[in-house]
Amino acid sequence: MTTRTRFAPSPTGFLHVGGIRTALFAYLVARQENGKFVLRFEDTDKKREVAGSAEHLISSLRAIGIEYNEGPDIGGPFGPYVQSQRLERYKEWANKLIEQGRAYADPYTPAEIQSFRDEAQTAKRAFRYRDHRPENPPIWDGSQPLRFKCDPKSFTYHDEVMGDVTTSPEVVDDFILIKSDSYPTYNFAHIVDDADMEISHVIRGQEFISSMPNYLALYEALGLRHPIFAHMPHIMNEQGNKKLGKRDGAKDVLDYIRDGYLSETMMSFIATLGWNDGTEQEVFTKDELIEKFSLARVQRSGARFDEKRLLWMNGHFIRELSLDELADRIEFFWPESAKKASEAYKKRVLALAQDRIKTLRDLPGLTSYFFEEPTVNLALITENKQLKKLSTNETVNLLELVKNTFREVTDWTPEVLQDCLNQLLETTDQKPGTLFSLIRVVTTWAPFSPQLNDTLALLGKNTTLARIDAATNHIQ
RNA sequence: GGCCUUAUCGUCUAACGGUUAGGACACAAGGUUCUCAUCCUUGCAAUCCGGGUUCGAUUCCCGGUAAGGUCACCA
Repeated sequence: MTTRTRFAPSPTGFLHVGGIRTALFAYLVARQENGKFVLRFEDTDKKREVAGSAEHLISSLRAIGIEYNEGPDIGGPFGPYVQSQRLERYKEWANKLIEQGRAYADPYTPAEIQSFRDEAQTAKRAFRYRDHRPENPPIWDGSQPLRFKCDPKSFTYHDEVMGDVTTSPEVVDDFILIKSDSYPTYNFAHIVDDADMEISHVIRGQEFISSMPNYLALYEALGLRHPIFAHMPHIMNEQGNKKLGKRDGAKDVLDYIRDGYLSETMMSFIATLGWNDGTEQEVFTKDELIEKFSLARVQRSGARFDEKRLLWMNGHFIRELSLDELADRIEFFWPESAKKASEAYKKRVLALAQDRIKTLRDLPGLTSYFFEEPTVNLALITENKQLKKLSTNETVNLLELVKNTFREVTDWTPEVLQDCLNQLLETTDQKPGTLFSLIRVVTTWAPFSPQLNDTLALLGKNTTLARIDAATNHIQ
């Protein structure tokens, strides 16, 4: 049997890291076994649907590097891949159940059901519809919900993550198959679709595990062999006290991309949240994940989303990139003032920044003085623990000396400049902490910068001399 | 409240029943002729509690406790 996994979100908003992880694991299983990964939209709740979210979901998957083989926008042999376009199919299966006496119309009003529910709650029991199963339900005309007539029994199944599970008969209930608006519920539709689409592995969040007895009962009534199951633990919020959710500020995965996180980072980080390969390897490429991932090694406990670790990992992947590759990825993150700079110059700047940025978005803050005149900030001198020891005269004299020495340099390269700087240390009899700091500050007016000789070399002789001049005037 | 699940450094996690309980992030200290970052070294830091089983338990069993999920005409 070919491996076919799916990701089946409802288009009700954006995708957060919890959702994308489920998608990723399903994708990895499919890729690993040369199977197919399919995307399906479960849009059976029209009230909750959010305009534009289908497209948003698709771009989120793409942004992380999860490609699907079949889906709403690209079609495939089992389409359509949108549940609202498959209504006939659910009706067919529903009728089959009615014929078998395994489905019936729900005659109660919502208020009546609510009172049953309240009753159960006050009695501190779990609510169960079948305790109120009507004896002579009306003929289903589509205006009432259609319920599954369950046969309460114990089930045993294997879950790739949870292991062998046995459930008790009490938790099987008469759940709704088709709502009164004629749309199917998730509980019904996903089973029909998975069968129709020949899905081999159902990989989803742990919140569905308590519904498993109902699903198993339905598979049985429908005469279907059930797929392989794998229920993923939840990703918890930063406090670790709740499953990550949109309401408590879970971030859109696309926001991480916008904030300058690489797709490699997101994929590796999300995969290792609740999974590891048993070795001490900390980061994984996509190919490594496809090769090494296994559902059996997925943790059963929830994991917290640690942004600090994410940030570290992003820095790691940024450093792994070749300069050309990084240049491509960072194209839209340059400061405004870099627009008129040449590609070659930008690449040299980038080479100096590569070790220093943690997200692509850090770039402007670290490099702006390579493209525009920095704003003089004398506090960088008066609050520097070496520089504040110098008198104004000493500072000015030092700068004059530096300027005169630099003026003589004909070959303005990092190597020559390093020699020149070393020479200046001797002629001025200053410590590097004083001399280099001073030059660095007056040429960049930034709290930190790359190595001095590299910085000056890139700034160029004219700019360097001009900035020293301007600084001298300011200080005097 | 019923049912299900989980529990190792602050965080992510490793450890056929036998290890000085390992790695990584974070944090701290030091090194790399200035700063920042990278890189390197070092340090700090954990088996939820109580009972069993066993020569021996982080590991198996039971009971607590705590946390999460679920009990929708949402998925």
